[in-house]
Amino acid sequence: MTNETGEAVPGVRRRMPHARRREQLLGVALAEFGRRGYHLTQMEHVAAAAQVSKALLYQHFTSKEDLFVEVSEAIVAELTGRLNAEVLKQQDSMEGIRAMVRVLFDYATEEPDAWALVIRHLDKPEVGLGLRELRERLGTAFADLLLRRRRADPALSPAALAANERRARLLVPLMYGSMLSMVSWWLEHPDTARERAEQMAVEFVWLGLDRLRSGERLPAPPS
Amino acid sequence: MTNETGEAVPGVRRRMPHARRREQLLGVALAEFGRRGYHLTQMEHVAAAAQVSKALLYQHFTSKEDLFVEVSEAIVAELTGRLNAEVLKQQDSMEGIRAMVRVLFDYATEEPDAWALVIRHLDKPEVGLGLRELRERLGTAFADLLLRRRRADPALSPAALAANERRARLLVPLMYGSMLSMVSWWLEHPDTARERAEQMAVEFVWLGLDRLRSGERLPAPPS
DNA sequence: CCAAAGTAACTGACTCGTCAGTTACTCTAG
DNA sequence: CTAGAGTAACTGACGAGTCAGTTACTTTGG
Repeated sequence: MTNETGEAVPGVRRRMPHARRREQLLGVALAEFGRRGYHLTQMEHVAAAAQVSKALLYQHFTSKEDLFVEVSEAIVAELTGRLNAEVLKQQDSMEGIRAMVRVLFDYATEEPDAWALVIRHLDKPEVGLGLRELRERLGTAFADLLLRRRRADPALSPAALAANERRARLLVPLMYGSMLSMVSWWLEHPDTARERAEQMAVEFVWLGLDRLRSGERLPAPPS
Repeated sequence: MTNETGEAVPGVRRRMPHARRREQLLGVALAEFGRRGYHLTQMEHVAAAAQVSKALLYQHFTSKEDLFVEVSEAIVAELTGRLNAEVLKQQDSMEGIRAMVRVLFDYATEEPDAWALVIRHLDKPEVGLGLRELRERLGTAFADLLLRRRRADPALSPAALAANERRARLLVPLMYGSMLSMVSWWLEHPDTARERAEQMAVEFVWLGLDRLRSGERLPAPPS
């Protein structure tokens, strides 16, 4: 039953070396926490899902919270890693946004449990608080992306740049929130084509960026 | 200590008529659930905060979940009520969005505990599931707002209208997510002027609506 | 080559604190 | 003087964390 390793032999072979077991437990815990959320997940659930006793779990992790934190940190590391790798190598801002959206959709598709865990616990300081970090990092990654070129522009006066920074800071939660919301929405509506959702998100967010760039006032309300 | 009713007398006066006590308990429970979240809130916390015994709580509400559901439903009713009242009376779409944003900022400011409760439990089907309803209602309110005028436009072909409906459906999570995210962000950054945050949200969302209206493609990436 | 000694993986059955919900009673306002 | 507002003290179940032991694997002296 060990789906992590390749051994699909049904009624046999249990014992694993420490490291491999640990990996398996982390994977199983991720799935459980993602599905049920921190509070509704019991250590016995995790143990049962790994076909292992609860006591063994406690030989690998000192507490439930410890386990959760470890799982979260792995997710944060993975996601920020992907974002840094994919987004920062883009030259153009538009491409940067496209890459960001793509990474998020990819991750949500490939690791739905991890995504569920992140979404569920993002706004809850109660446990671990490692997830808030992710939000901050996403936010700064955004802001950097928005401001990179302008910061490097010597023609821009310091005052103008400062104004831009302020606007960017306000833009971040808007873009950030819309992207996360879109990904979650898309996951719950599998009938919607991914490209449509993705494209829509890119366009939507890009408008905001464009808005920052041009800095013009809005056209008067048409009615 | 009864902040709900006006009686601020410290060490005295207890007995209340049933209905008033119930209201007080609902208010206190709202605050507790909002602050700590469902799972970390104990019935004793609520009772203590109301300066009342736990048993009394159970004379008014049959279970913890019941209490939570009742609190949630009051919030949902209040918020959707405000939105319907304020948003639907606006003629212009831009004004509709402005009203929507204003209502959300108002509510979050006036009832921070209720807002925290909503935000915390919005993505958690585990308890009550009445909060998902709010998201749906907000979503449809949005879509209706976006499409009202176009639906009424006889010059629009059915096919074009259908295309619009599809686009609108995709736009909803983006706008919805950005607005909620912005409000929450602003609550955590009290140094930021509300008007700035609010205005930014309105502009951001309106661009998306405008995008729907015109339906044009994006300008080519500038770099 | 292979027993016996050694060790790391693993478990069943517990403890102990916590918390939703109850019971049997007291008090006070009308 | 009584109905119903209120409470202190209790219970039962659940769930995190522990421990004394068992089982599978590895090593080593003969």
